[in-house]
This record gives sequence, structure tokens and C-alpha cells, in this order.
Amino acid sequence: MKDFLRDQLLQALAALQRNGSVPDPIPTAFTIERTRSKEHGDFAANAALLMSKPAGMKPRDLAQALVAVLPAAAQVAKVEIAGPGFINFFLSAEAYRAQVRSILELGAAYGRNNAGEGRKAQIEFVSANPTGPLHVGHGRGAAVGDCLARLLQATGWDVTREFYYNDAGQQIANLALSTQARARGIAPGDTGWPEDGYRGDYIADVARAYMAGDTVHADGHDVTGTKDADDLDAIRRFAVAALRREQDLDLRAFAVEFDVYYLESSLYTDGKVEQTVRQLIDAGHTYEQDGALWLKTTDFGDDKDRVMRKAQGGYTYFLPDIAYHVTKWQRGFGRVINEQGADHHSTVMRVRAGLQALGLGIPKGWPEYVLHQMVTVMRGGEEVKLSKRAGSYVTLRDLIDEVGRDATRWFLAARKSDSQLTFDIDVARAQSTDNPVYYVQMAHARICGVNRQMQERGLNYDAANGSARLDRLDTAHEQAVFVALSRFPEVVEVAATNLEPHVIATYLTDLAAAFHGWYNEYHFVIDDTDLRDARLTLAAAVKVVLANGLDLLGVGAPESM
RNA sequence: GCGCCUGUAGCUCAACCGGAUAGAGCAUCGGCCUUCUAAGCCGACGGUUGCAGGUUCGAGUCCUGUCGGGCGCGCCA
Repeated sequence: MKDFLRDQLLQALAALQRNGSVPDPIPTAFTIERTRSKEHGDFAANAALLMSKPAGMKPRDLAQALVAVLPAAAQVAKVEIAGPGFINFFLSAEAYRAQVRSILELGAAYGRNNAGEGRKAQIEFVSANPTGPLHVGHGRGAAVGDCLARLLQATGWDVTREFYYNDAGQQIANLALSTQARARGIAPGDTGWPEDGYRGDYIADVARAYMAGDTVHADGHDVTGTKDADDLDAIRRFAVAALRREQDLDLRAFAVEFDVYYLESSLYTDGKVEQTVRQLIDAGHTYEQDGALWLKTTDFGDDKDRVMRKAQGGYTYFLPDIAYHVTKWQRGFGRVINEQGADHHSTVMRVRAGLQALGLGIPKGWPEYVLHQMVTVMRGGEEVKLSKRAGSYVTLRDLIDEVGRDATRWFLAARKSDSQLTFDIDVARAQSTDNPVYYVQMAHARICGVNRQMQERGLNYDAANGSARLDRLDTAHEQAVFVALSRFPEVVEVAATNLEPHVIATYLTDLAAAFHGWYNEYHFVIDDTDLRDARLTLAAAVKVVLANGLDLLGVGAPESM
């Protein structure tokens, strides 16, 4: 609808330019927006305000002139000029009715668009190293990343979900030592416990399984414990597999699936790290100092240069990061979005700088980043900081077990990712309308409940008649539902364009509120068949949009609750 | 000290690349339960958008400064 109104205004502008009352050419960067108040109609254009200066007219005069030559359209009932020169459009009731019929025809496709035109996009998220169960921060990444993937898929992108992890670095060595210590009966705090060892109970479980000769399956292969507490390499392989498997179980419980798991170690074995180093040296953006090899990231906006190869040998983490991103580029992902915790913010500059230094023609802003801030978990008004299994942090699994998958996903995705998030377990658990997930799901279940009522009473819903008699729906409550339904495609577009899944959650709460308000005011299962069919038709459209929106969040749309 | 994020009603949060009178929910207060889910409904109250300047037709939104909170400033990842 916005595009349609924009086109109308551009036609009007062209008409004014043809008769010479407005100069040609002229900048036409105006916006069409939903109005905040009903008095201002449905959509407002600021065209006259922005074009008044180049047009050499006062804003309100220009608005008058534009409106005078605006083409007639069935979708528009009235056009007004208001305030400093806004052009306000009032849509016709028929435009809204047509929208409802369109929703029912499109079904799951309503709200989707083809902005991505089938191009390849990759979203890398979670990317936790296999050193422990996933914590709530990973959960936020999983929820946001998966919703971003769903949003991009809904807007025409060919999306790959990817998980990158380090299976060979210092953290993994630490994991192996911690597991070995546990295998030898050494607990945190005992003499012989490794410095900075992983202290959680889960390490003891892994050690026990290793010493019992268990077999774990992870990432497509099996690893069996050798029961040899002296074989650190075997312990490492077993521990990595065991924790990868545990994380996979966490992700499955969260209904998040990845297409690709990418191992940092493969970048070494495939020679990609070495190759990247050579290319950086050849490109002339490196130098040696104090026995180390440095990358001149300051050439690309960093505040100091970074070490690539340590004086003692071995590479710093960001070199494989660069090599990894080169593979993303080479794999044809013209668009890459990295969803990470904000504590990794410093990598953004370095990765981009490294990629620029390579001179491969990679755009400066590639890859894109969505960083999420920290999560605080509250229960009973107190911050929760510990879990039994992991010790020092709250696990994703704890949350899912306590409040359920749907509520966990909702709350972790429903906030703007660049603000800190307070996860209130009491609210998320509540089976009442205080809980937004419950409130939105309840709206869906209620519509299903009405349909069940129809069947139980042996009544027949005539969908065609309902579509034909939508004119019977003329109350303020029904109008609010019509408007809310029509907004959905715009909301999806905004959420996808700005990479902000939370706007879907905000919208769904609005839509559910409009529906509940209507539902509470009127009965649907009534004797007047025309009105009944019309109401059931509007309700059917609400059900479609609720389901489509919840699906974008990966949250279920229950038939009953 | 430097960089990034953030500060909106008592609390948790919105506000669509600058738009008109800053919106919801909770809490509080006042009304409502023979009817499709009362696990609810309706209404009221609640604000100098941390503070001070600036940019312009217009600023919660952009710029500068300042105060408070978070994260990061390794030859760790």
C-alpha cells in the first residue's frame, strides 16, 4: 500500500511538472508512514514538506497542488492536508476487506516478499566453543540468529545457517586438562587442579563417561572413551565430541537447526590459514616487529595494529577468523550476517580490516554484524547466576526446562538486541495474559476454539459468504483488527531490513490485543449467518497472520491451551 | 584514559532510515463473573524521553559536551 501511495504522489508530481508549476527535476525522497492517530487517516506523506524548498512553494500550497492532481483510486476514500503540510490518506473500507480476502488466499505466504530475489545469504550464530553447555547468552544468539534466518527466508533470501567452532585452541587444551583431572579424581580446589580449569559438574560427567568407555556421537562420527587417563589427546577428542553432542541436544531442545558446522581446525588442515598469511604479506599490509608478524589494521581504521603470528610461533585467533571469512566469500555468500555477543565487538573491525587488506574486492561493510548485549536472569525478584550443571552460569537448558521452549524463544528474541535484556522467569512461566507469549498464543487458540464451537453446535461456516459480507463488520474493534492485519507485510519488511526480529514480537502483541478486544466485546457464534460468517472470516485471517508471525519467531501456534 | 552499546511512566519494554498530542503490559486505584477459555474484561492514574547546548519547518531519534550503567581495550578466543 505504501508503494501504491508513493506511486500516486509521484504521478501527481509529474503532472505538476508537465504543466510547469513545479521545476523538473526535483529530489523525491519523501516517506509514506502509518499515522499514529486515526484523525490523521491511515497513511501520511511528508512529500510536500521535503519538496517545498526545491519546488519554490510553501509546503501547504504544494500539498494542495499535489492533492488536486492526485489520480483517483478505489483504495483511497479521502485525502486531507494537515499540520505543516502532511498529506493524509484515508483508506476505503473496501481496501481493508480486499486485504482480508487476500490474506486468506495467500495463507502462509501472506507477509512474505521477494526482496532477496533468491540470492545467497549466510547467518553465522551461536558459534560456541565445545567447552560446556550453552548459556543464556548463547540462547539469545540462537533465538535472534534463527529469527533473522527466518526473516531473510521470508523475504526471498536463500539462507544458510552456520555454526563455527574452535576445536583445537587454548580453550580446548584447557578442557582436556580439566577432564583429565576429573578422570583422576581431582576436583576444583584440590591440589593438581589445572589453573583456569572448567569447574562445572558436567566435566565430571564427561570424565566418567570417558573412563567408562562410552561412545558419543557428534557431528557425524563416533568417539569412544579409551579409559586411559594419561592419554590427553584421546581425552580431548572425547571431551570435544561429548560437549558438541550436549550443545546439539540444547539446540534441538530449542528447535534451532544448522546447515553447516565449520571447524576452525579445518582451516589449518586445508592450508587456508597459511594461504591467508601469504596473501596478506604479498598485499603489503604486514610487518615484523619484536619477533612477531603484525597486520597493519590501522590502515583500515583500527586504533592499533594487531599481531597475526606470535613470537613463539602459532597464530592469534583473528587470523583463522579472516581465513574463515574468506571461505564465506568464496562460497558465494554476497551477504553474511554474524550474530554474536557484544563482548566480541572488537573482532568486527579486525575481520573487516583483514578482508580489506587482502584486496579481494570484498565490500567494506561485509560481513554485517548483529551484536546482542548481555542477559540477566531473574526469579522471585532476585538475579539467578548459577546452575547446577555449569556452576558459574545459567544454561539455556535450565531456561527451557523451566519456562518452555516457546517462552524462552519469545523473550530472548523480543527485545532489541543492542539493549541489555532482563529475563524474568516468573513472567515467562505465567499462564496468564501478563505473559505476552501466552497472550498471543491464546488469541490463536481462541480462534480455533470458536471453530470447535461451530462444529459442536452443528453449524456450518460459509467462507464465501463471509468474504462477501465483510461489509457487516463496521465496529471500532473490527476496524482495529482490519488495520492490524494490513500492517503485517510492512512489519516483516522492516524487521528483515533492519535485522530486528523484536518488531515481530511487538507487532504480534498488538495484533493479539486488537483481536482480544474484539473477541471480548462480541460473540462470534450467533444466529445472524451473514454477520457470523463475516466475523469468522475476519477471525480466520487473524489466525493466519498470528501463525505466520509466530512462525517467524519459531514459536508454536497452538490449537488449544 | 580510549572504543562500542545503553539511559523513555514506580517496573519490563515499544516508538517503522527526523514527523503531528511519546505508546503497551505489569504495579496502583475504581468498576465488572448464568453466554464461544474469568488463567478474564472495562476505565482511571502515571512523562521536562538522565542533564546542558546545537542543527531545522519539526528532535526520544542527528551533532557536541556532560553524568550514570554494561561490554571491550592480550603475542587469549
